Amino acid sequence: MPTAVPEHRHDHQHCIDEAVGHARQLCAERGVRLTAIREQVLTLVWANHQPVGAYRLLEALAEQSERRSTPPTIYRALDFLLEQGLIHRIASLNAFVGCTDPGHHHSGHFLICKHCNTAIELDAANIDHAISQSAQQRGFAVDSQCVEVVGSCQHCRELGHD
Amino acid sequence: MPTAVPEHRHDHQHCIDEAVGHARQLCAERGVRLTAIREQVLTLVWANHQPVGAYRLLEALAEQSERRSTPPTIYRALDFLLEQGLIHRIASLNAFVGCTDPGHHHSGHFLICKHCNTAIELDAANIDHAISQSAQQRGFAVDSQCVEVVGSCQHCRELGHD
DNA sequence: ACAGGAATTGCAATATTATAACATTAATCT
DNA sequence: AGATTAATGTTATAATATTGCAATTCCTGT
Repeated sequence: MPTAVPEHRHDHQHCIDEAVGHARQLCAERGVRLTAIREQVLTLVWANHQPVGAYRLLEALAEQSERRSTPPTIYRALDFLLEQGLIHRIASLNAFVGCTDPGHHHSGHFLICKHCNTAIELDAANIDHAISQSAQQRGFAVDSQCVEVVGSCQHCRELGHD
Repeated sequence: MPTAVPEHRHDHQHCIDEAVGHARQLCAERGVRLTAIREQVLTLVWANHQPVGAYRLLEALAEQSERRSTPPTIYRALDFLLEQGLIHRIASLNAFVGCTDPGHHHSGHFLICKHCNTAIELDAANIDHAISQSAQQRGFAVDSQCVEVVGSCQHCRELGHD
């Protein structure tokens, strides 16, 4: 499993390679197709640890491909990647970010820094548990959850952005 | 404090009246103006316990006022109500819902039924606590959080929608 | 009462995000 | 190879949200 909390300086190419490698493997296992476009979009989403919007991805794709795609192309690729659990959607930002732990199903829980926009994915069983507990008390059966926490990350706080 | 979990059959007019009364009082205390439009929008948001989109509010307002407003009118009213903590925004639905406990600051935590669309606001200290804990472990200072849980509410489950 | 200034609302245009519908191409399977 | 399904291209449009400026309303101090 990749590091959930990226060091602020790290070999990011490694993150990308690992994510793409993992995706290929999972898609192969599942008998679904990680097509060129889908892999390109996944790579672009993984360009950094900041959630990125569909139209920014569209531009980035255009720069690479010298062939202008249209929104459905991106959204379909994103839908596929979401279905396969390879990326997460950050609802409060209308943006997408790579999943650091695809392969086992989980709702995304994120800490999002308001300064550097980095999204840190949590694997927080205690949050899950707290939510299940509250839900259960009310007879509510949980399907999916979205937890998005905005604030200041450690690195930015150390730099005095707070 | 109003009931956080509305009974499926309840005197909803009471919810509305209470919300509006509470809003008036809070705005008076704070020296801010709950204008006619703002109060109207608040009332419309409180029309039921289901999150409602800005453009639906716009239509509803038009029906009442025989005078067609434009999007900025609604969005400004919503912004005001959000700032005053009188409503919450449900990011995953691009929709708004009345706050059942304005007056003390809190992030909204919601259970949203996929069948009847009812949003149940939680006052879940345990969720808050779990989030703070995870954040703290990573040196992350929390500003605001958004917790949106989708699933089936008790009432709908009892009706077999599950 | 009334002028000055601030807050609120009106209004037109436009930005941003996302989807629908249908044609075309590519991959897969007998 | 031909049939079938999956994926992509293309055009248009829907849904959500904001900008910028003008007009109006409200409040404040005199």
